[in-house]
Order: sequence, then structure tokens, then C-alpha cells
Amino acid sequence: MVTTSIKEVARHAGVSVGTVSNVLNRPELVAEPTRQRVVASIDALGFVRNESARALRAGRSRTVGLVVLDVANPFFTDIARGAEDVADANDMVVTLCNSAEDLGRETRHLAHLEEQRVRGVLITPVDTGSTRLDQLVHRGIPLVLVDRGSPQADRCSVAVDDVLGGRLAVEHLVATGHQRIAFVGGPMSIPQVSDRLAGASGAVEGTPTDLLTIETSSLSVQGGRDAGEQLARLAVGRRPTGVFCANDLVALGLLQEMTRGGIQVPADVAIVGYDDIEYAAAAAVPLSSVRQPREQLGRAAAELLFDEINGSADHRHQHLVFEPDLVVRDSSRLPARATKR
Amino acid sequence: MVTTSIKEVARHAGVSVGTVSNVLNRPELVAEPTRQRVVASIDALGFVRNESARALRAGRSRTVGLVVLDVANPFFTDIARGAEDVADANDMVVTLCNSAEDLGRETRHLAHLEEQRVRGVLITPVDTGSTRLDQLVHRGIPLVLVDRGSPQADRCSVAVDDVLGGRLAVEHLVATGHQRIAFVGGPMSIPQVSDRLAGASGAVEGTPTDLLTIETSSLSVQGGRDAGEQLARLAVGRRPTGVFCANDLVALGLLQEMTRGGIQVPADVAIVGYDDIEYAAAAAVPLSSVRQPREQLGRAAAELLFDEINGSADHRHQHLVFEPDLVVRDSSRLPARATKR
DNA sequence: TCATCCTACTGAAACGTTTCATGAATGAAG
DNA sequence: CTTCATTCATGAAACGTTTCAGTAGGATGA
Repeated sequence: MVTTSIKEVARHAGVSVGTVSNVLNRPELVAEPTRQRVVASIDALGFVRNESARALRAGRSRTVGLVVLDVANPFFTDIARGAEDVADANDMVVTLCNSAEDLGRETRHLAHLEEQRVRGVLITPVDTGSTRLDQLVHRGIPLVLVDRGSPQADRCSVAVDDVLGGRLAVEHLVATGHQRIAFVGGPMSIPQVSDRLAGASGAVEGTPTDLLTIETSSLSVQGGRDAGEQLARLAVGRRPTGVFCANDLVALGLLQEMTRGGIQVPADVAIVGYDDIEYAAAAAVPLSSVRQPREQLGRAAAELLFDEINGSADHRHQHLVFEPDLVVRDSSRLPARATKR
Repeated sequence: MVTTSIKEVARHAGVSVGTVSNVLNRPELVAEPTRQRVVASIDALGFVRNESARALRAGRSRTVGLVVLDVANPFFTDIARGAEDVADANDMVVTLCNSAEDLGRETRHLAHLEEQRVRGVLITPVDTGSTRLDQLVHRGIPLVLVDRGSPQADRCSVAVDDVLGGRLAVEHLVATGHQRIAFVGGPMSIPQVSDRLAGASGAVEGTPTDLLTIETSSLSVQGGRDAGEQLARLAVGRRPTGVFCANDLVALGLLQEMTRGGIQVPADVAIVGYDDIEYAAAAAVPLSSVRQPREQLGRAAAELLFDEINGSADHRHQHLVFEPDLVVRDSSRLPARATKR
């Protein structure tokens, strides 16, 4: 691997290394003819800046880390996109790290980020109580919690209001006339699940609507299928006519099981999911779902981070909460009886 | 941000910086009591290695870049997982970059990787003819092409045999008795699509089977729906009874349109997709699909890369081609007429 | 006893930048 | 003609490591 250094560029252009550096970083300090000569030499030699040397001298890098639970999940991909946008605008680079919900991997990534002297970290931690994060904060590395972990005084956080999301979904079911509604999701130990259930409960309060809870062992298609089987076994008169699922995978599994059992969606059972994943709209019956402002979440997180990085003096830690909204599709639409094609 | 350097550790432990460095990198050269003293100081001061300084001095970093077309695509996530495994074993780190099929983003990522002096790059390029890659190779940075770009003498590549994949799918349809088969996918300018079609053509050659081609404008659910509409309009006697789709999204769209039109899958039309995405098994009718050895692809790519990095002298560029296999599910299963539950 | 070899450690150079005090050249003002 | 700014460019120090030639002090062998 042949590498050209600033020194060789300097020699080639007949100037000092300081001048080359100035051309790169503060071109306004360099006379135009000189500048052009140096630029020409850079091109001729194929010079590429050595970021390590730069970072070493500067004492800080130009990267921030983004550690997510699952890179394959569109939720995090969209967050990453938002964060990258903001980083770009600040002449920074985002290093994307996938913890895959594995504490060991998360720890290794954080260690490597520290060794790289990243300017800050955006993270959805595997374990919200991890002391690894406190360590980072303690070392003075700005940190923003994304969609997990309770607000703490010494760091910023961004999140989406899951209680509101649950409420929106179930209010919609109530409004379209359902009197027996089920919440399907689990395990309840996941804060997102219990928050969404709390919202659902809130929505039926004061109405004559029944809310049945079916806890699944995981937020997966299989979990939805299992719950669907349970529902299908109920007598028609006791079966919920509206179901709110804690996420879209569960909803898809449920939908599949309903179809298999000859139960019509939405005529017999209306379904609302959560997350609005790409496949929600592409399901056998397009799925109503609660959509989170994912990209906005990433942007906001990055902005908080850069605010802390740049103006560390007067930075105030904040805890932003965003509002989700409901996307209504066929799976919960009132059957349009008198409509022709 | 407070940072402790090796110098302070040395002072704290009462040794020279060289000794601290040895404790870190070649502990066998250090007497045990000294080593323990230094380790204690490191812990006490919360020392974290400065990777920039290390890389600068060493003249090379410990990272390789992996540039993918879409981080959200499980195909690439699995490749990443495979590559990371291999990197881990070599004490290297993978930097994951998402080009999102955007040439500008790809270029920026590559530039940044170069500035970081990565040891090598694994890439599925946006534009296979890009001179940016030649530049990298020319600068002596090892490069492995992943699943795109024709084999070149100056770099390794790994790929999956798409012709074989197409053949497997259609041979299966032929074997289960279908005499009118359709290939659905497009645009044909994508090599993967035309290769899969070529395999499909090969499979019907010499058989009395008809192969109809329906070109879609994109490999999306919508593309599948549009094709499905076309198929549904055909008279039953002329309609293909088996369909091979160029990917699973198309297959899902097609499946959805069939269901909507009252055409039974697989009784009236059998469907085979490609990629075996997570949702394939979770579709309304679980989808048969051609599965690619994704993680293995990532492993192989990384192994080729490290081979080139480590033994640059006697490294021979290779072009590996992996074989996909067919996963048969309900969507193409012969209806089991006499089977009870 | 001396020569030789080991072991454990030291001290300084080097990596490629950025930054800053310094200096040379030019032109303007008096 | 001197003085003073202003504009450009220079050269060296510094960043935190790793590496390598040295060296001190035993231990070993003759």
C-alpha cells in the first residue's frame, strides 16, 4: 500500500508542509497561485489525508458512534439515515455499530469507539442499566439515549410516546364501533409493550368496551400465529372484533392465522399493528399500523448530540418525546358495503 | 473529555512508556510483578488506548470497510455477520457503510475509508464500472467484490450462482407437473434478473413446458401485483400454473393479487420466489424460495480479503461462486388431497 | 576470575498531521 | 528614506503510540 504524505506533496509543489496543511484546512491564508500549485501536486500524487494523524494531533476525531439493536430493522435504519443527515451537515461521520441485542457485542463496540476517540455516541442500549454507559458519560463522552432507558439528568434522550401510540390504535378501533377488543403482545417486561398496553387501556376507559389481553412470548410472526389460534377458538359471540397488536410481525402472524381459519379481515376481525414496517402495506390485507417518526428521531438525537459536543458549556440535557401517528389501511377499515369498483 | 495517555500510566506505575506499551502488546517481555503494577495503574487511571496514535505509528489501521447497497436488507446483514465473524478472529474490526444504492454516498464512504487507512474493503458496488474502485486497487488497497461485478484479474470476488438458482426453481415447477410456467421479474438490465431467467430457460429446455416472461419495472411488491393482474386476466386454459419470481417481494405482490382475484395458491397457481427473506415463510401462504448462502458469502469474502492482506506476496485472486438451494413451502407444494390433519 | 548470555527495562526516534511563533517581502503612510 | 502594516510562507514542536538499539545487572560456563 503506497501512501503519499503531506511532506512529499510539499516537496513536489516546492513549498513547506505547513503551507500544504493550510491549503487543506485554511485555504484563505494561502495565495491563489500557490494554492493551485499545491492542489495540482495533490492530484498528481494522489494524496489522501491521513485521518489518524489528523485526529491524533487534534486530540479528537470527526466521528460519532451509533449503536443499534438490529441493523436489519428499518426502525434503526431510518434513525441512522436521520442521524447521518445531521452529521453530514456538521462535517462529521457516523460509524454504525450493530449490537444485535448482545451485551458482549455492544461492549466491544463501545470499547472500540472509545479507542477511536469518537466525539459522541448515540445508542439504544441492550441493557438500560448497564454501567458501561455511565462509564462513558463519566469520561466526558457525550451520549444520547435513543428510544430506551429512562430519562437521566446527565444525558439526553429521545423517544416515541408508546402510550400515545397504543391509545391512538385502540381509539380508532373504538371509534369504528368495536366493543370487544384484544391487545396482543409480549413479553410485558419490554417497556414498549407495557406502554402500548397502557395506552390501549386508557382508550377504553369510560367506554363500554371490553379489553382482553393475550400475552405472547415474543414479538414475532409465530407469536401472532399462536395468539390467532387462541382467538379462533373463541365462540363468535365472545371473540373480539378488533385486535391491536404490539408490533407488525405479531399482526402479520395473526392475520395469517385468521385467514387460514376462514375468519375475514376486517369484516370479522379488524387488526391494527405497530411500527408500519415495509411489509405492513404489502400484507395479504394491507395492515393498519402505528407509525413512528423514525427519521425525525434520528435527526433529533444527532442534533442533541452535536449541541452537547459543540457548546458543552451551556448545553442543557433534554428528553424529547415524539408522537406517533396512525396509518389506517384495509385491515381495520369499515367494510364499504355500497361501494362499487 | 479527559484522556489519560500511556505517559501518565508510566509515571503512575514508576516505569517507562516503553514498558507500558510492552504490557499492552507483548506482555511476555515484561516481568510479572511489573506487569501487574502497570495493569493496576491502567485500571486506576481508566486508561484507554488511542487507536489513532497506534494506527499512525503502525502505518496501518485495524479496520476493514464493508460497503453495502442497503443495510436494511437481510441479505447484506447476513453477509455482514459472516464478515464480522472472520474479522473478529483476525483481531480486526469491520466498519459497516451503507451506500443506499447512491453513488455519491458510496464515493464519500470510500473516501473516508481511505482516509482512515483501512486495510481492505469488501464492497457491493452501486456501479460495477466505477473507476473509484480501480483507483483503490491501484493504490494497493485489497478489495473483494461481493455479489456484483464481473470477475477481474486484479481483485477477488464472491457471488452466488443465479443461473443455477433460476434453474432449481423452475426444475422444481417442471417436476411437480407444471406445463405452463411464467418468469416474473425485471428490469432485465439487472444481471441477477437476467441470470435467473437464463436458468429458468435452461430448465424448460428439452421439455414440453412453455415459459412465458413477464417483465416488471422493479423488483418490488407493486411489480408483483401488476404482473399478477396481467396473469389473472388470462383465460384459465392459457394461464401459467406455475410462476417463478425474480425475488420474494415480487412473489409476495403476486401472491396477494392472486388471493384477491380468488385464484388459489398453490392449487391454481404455484409460486416460487427468490432470496428467502424473513417474511417469505410468514406470508399468507408460506412461500417457496431460493435461498442464498448469505452468511457463508460474507465469511468467504472476508477470508479472501484477509488472505490478501496478510500474505500479499503469494496471494492469488480468486472468484468464488456459491450454490443456492431451494426451500419448498406451501406455495408450490402439490395439494395433498388425501391427507388428514 | 573473566567472558558470555539472558532478562528486564529504558530512552529516543518515528509515524503524518496541525498550529503557532517567526521572518521575509511588499506596499502604504509619513 | 524610514516606519509600520499586511500578506505569505516557513520550520519546528506537539499529539500518543510502537519499536528498536542500548544498558544494567545477574546468572552461567570455563
